[in-house]
Amino acid sequence: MSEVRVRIAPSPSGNLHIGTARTALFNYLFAKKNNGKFVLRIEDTDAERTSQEYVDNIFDSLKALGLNWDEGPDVGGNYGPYTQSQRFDIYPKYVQQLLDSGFAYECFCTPEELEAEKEEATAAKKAYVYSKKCENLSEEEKAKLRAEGRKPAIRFNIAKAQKAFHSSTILEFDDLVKGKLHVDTNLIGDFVIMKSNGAPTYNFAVVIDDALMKISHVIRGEDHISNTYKQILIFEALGFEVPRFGHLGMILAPDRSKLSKRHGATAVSDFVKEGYLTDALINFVALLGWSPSDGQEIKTVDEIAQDFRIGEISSSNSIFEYDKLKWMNSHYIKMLPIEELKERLKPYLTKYDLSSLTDEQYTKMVEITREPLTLLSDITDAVPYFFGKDVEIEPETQTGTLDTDVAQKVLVDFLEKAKAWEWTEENLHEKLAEFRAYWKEKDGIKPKVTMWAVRAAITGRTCGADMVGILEILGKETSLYRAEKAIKLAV
RNA sequence: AGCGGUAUCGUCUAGUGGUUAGGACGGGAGAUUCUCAUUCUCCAAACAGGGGUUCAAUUCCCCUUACCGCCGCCA
Repeated sequence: MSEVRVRIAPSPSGNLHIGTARTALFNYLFAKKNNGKFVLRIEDTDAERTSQEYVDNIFDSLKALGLNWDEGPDVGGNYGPYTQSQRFDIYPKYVQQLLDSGFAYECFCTPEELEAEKEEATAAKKAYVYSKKCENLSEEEKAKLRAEGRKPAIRFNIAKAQKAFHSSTILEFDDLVKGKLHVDTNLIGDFVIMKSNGAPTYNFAVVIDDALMKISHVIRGEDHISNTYKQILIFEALGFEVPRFGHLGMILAPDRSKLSKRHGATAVSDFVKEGYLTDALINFVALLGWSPSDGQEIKTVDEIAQDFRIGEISSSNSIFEYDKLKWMNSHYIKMLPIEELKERLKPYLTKYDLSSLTDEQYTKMVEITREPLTLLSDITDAVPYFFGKDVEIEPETQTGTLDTDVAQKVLVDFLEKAKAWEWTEENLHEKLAEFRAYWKEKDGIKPKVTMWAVRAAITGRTCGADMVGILEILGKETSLYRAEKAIKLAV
C-alpha cells in the first residue's frame, strides 16, 4: 500500500478563507488518521492576482490553526518546488508528450471566434462545447496561421482520451465522500491546457503537480467535481496513476449565498483580529460536515483526527452559523489558562495603561471579567473603569440610578462605613454583605438596588464584574474617591 | 437551458425497514447570584411533496420541487 499524501493548494489571491481552512483541516485530519503526509502548495499561476502578502497570510493562518504541513514552500520536501510559479519549466515537457501522443492539439482560435461560438450556443439554448475546429488542422494551415502572427493555445482532446481509456463515454469515479459520480464526456469540451502565452492552465498544472508530488488523495470543495473528469483523463493520457478524490460540500452564509465579508469575517486572520480563538475556529469548522461519534463536540484537532473517517463526512452544503461559533469561542475563552488569557487579551487593551496595574491586579481583573466574554475583543469595553482615578459615568446610569434618592442615601452611608473597612477581599466580601442586609432591613431596599448604587458610583455603569474584586483592584483610595464624587455630583 | 450534486428541528447534525426520531447552537420558561453574564433545570422545534416496493418506509426505488455547483486561454 502506497503512502497517503494529501495537499492543500491555495491560490494567494486573498487572505486564507475560512472555507479553505476547513478543506485544509479535512486534508490534515485524513493525513493524520492515515499516517500520511500533508503538503502545502501555493498555486500562484495567475501572477496578476497574486501577492507575497497573501502568501504570508496563508502561512500564518494555517500555522495559527495548528495545521502544520510536512512539505511546502518554506520547509521544502522531496517533490519541490512547492510554489507553482517556480515550476513553469516542467509543464512544457508534458504538454509536448500529449501533443506527440495525439491527446492534445494546437488551437488557433481567437477570443472573438470563441466568443462567437459561445453566443451561438446560447442562442440555440445549447450547452457550449468547443467546436474542435482546430483539431485536424494541416501543417500548412498551421504554418499559415502562425505566419499571421497567431500564437496557438493547446487543447486537450477529450474524445481521444475517452476512447483510449474507457469503453463508454460515461466517465465514472468513486468519490470518497459522495460515492459514485459520473458524467457524459460528450458534454465536456476540449479545454485549454496551455494558454497561448505559454502558461499552463489550472486543470493541467494541478494534474502535473499532484502526479509529481505523488498525491494519493485529493480532498477539495465540490466546486471541483466537474474539473475532476478532465483531470482524470489527463492523468490517464500521461500514464500517471489516478489519485482518489473526495469532494466536500460548500460552506454557505446564513442567507444561503456565498460567504462574504457582508456576512462578517471570512478570512481566518479577520476572525482572529475580531477576537476569535483559532482553537474554537478549527473546532467549529470541523463540525461542518463531520460529527463526533461520542457526541462530544468540543475536541482538539488531534482528538478529531482519531475519530475521523472521511466516508462519514456529510456531503451536503452547510451554513456557517456565526452564533454557534461565538458560543464555542466563549467556551474556549472560559477554558483558557489564566496566564495565556492574560497574554491573549493584551492586544485588545492597548488603549489602557496596563502598567498602572500590578501583575496581581491585572490577573484579578482578568479573572473577574472573563466570564461574559464571547470574543477576546469584548474585553476592551468591559474594563475602562479599572483605569484612572476618575470614571466616566454613563448618562443613563447617572440619571437612572445615581441621581435617585435611594442611591444617594445608600452612597452616603457606603462612604461613611467604607472608610473604616479593611480593604481585603475577604473583609470586603463580608462588609458588603452586611451592607446589603442593613439596607434591606432598614428600608426594604433590595440587595441588587443597593449594589446598583455602589456599582454606578464606582464603575459608572449598572452591570459589570464582581464588585468585591473591583473594589479590591481599585484600592480604597480610588474607590472612596469615586464614591464621594458621585455624591457630590448629584447634590 | 444542460449536466452533476444535496435534501432529518431555524442552524450544525445523530439515527433506524418497526425508535417517545437523539444531541448541540439559537429561542422560550424557571432556579441560583450584588448587576450583566455564567451555571443548572425544564419546554417548544424536524424526517420537503407525490408515487411505488413491503405486513411495515423517515430509512430502499422513481418522479416532482427546492437549493447548491459547473459550463473561462480564472484558480
